[in-house]
Amino acid sequence: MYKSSTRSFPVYDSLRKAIIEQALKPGVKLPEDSIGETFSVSRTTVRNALVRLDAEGLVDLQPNRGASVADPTIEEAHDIFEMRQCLEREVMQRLCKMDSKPIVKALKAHLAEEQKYLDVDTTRSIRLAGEFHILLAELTGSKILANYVNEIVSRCSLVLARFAQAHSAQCGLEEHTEIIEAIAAGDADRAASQMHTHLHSVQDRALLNPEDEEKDNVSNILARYVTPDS
Amino acid sequence: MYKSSTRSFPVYDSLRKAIIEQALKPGVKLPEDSIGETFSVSRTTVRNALVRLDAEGLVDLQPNRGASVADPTIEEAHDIFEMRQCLEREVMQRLCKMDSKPIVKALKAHLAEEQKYLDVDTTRSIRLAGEFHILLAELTGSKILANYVNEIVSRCSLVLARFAQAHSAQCGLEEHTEIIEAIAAGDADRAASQMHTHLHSVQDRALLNPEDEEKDNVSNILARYVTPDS
DNA sequence: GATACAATGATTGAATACAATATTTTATTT
DNA sequence: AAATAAAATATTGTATTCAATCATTGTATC
Repeated sequence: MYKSSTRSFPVYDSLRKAIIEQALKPGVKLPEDSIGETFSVSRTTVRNALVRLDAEGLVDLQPNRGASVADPTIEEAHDIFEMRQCLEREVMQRLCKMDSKPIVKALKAHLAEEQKYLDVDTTRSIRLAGEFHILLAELTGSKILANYVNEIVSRCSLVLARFAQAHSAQCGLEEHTEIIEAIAAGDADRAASQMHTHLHSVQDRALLNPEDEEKDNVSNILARYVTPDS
Repeated sequence: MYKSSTRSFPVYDSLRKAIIEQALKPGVKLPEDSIGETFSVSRTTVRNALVRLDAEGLVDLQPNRGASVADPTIEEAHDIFEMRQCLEREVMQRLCKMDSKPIVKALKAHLAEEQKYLDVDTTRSIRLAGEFHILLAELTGSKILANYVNEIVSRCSLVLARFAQAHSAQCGLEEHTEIIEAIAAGDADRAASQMHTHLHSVQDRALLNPEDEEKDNVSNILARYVTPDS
């Protein structure tokens, strides 16, 4: 996966996780100095991580202005979800052409994990839900496809962080179950349509409310505290 | 596209072009020092370019062992072509849902360019053939899809460099024409199947001959000069 | 003659240092 | 007080430096 230098990997990995888990929200500045201090590495090392994250679309790197967490527009958001539909449809079609037994076994094991932490550890639960989709892609045996799915799933997290109400858009566990069943039955059409519905429900909850909300910058936050003159 | 530092862009861009045009063949080492001298920049700058190319899959970066032009295995080669089929099918489907007029106009203009340099400037001709596919993706209006197609087309060039006989695998111009016609007719199924056939013909010419040839390293070359003891 | 070990040279890993560019603050003017 | 200009500060761009690792050659030992 990430083959580059030893020291920049932890930086890359932590930033990535923080962005996906929405601890670092879209638009937040990522100064090389402070990140370097946090990880006790030099800016050179931080920069490597940032260049890579920029290439993956999670970070936005602008000349002489440094890095910030990518802040997709509503158009890009739709684009990203559409791309995800395309890639995961491909995953479904490939999986249904394969021997379903080992695939279903692996998926059920993952589902058990998901169930275990549901309502117990929210952060972990959300992460596992995302990893279900990555597992699906990996089970196709295509590293390239798995990489693309991994990337697009991450970018979807970013989109949700930007546009969705808190907790409004999680994967439904029942839907994962249904997808597994369709694969077990070897029914490519049903699997693809289940997946489509599943992703669409996530997307809808996130993007249908057309309110392209303003960011929580200082003035917007303060605006809510202005006392109306009575 | 590439937003990062001014000085590393030319390095990135030149390396990329050299790899796509097969001037730099798969497996060739890319030492930071000598590349830096070539472009009169420091290793820091070169390294940035290499990290990015690694993220795009054109370069292979291994810890403490530096960079080399990516050298896909035959399995990865098939994977890459399969992925390309998936992405370009998506392009076809999207284009056929749109207003065909401006799309067909742009495509015909490009085709004229292709025709102009056919049998005149081979390098340019090959480049234009690749750019036809990238133009198709751009015309969908989705930057994300266009980026993915751009990337996968580049990686296909790499695959061809590795496995195809010289000049054996170029895009056929007539096939491009037929694709345009299908789009003009708004026939998504036909467009997708034309594209599938087109890509398959390129792939076949490249990958069907199962000889996974050895590389021209010193020992392989010398092996041919060993005088048999008589 | 083959293998293991040691020394050398070459190449990469990563921090520091300095230059260039943005951003913010302060000062000045209207 | 508002707008502009200038200075100061902070941040990024890139080269240089030193340390760490790898590859190769040479040497010794079995």
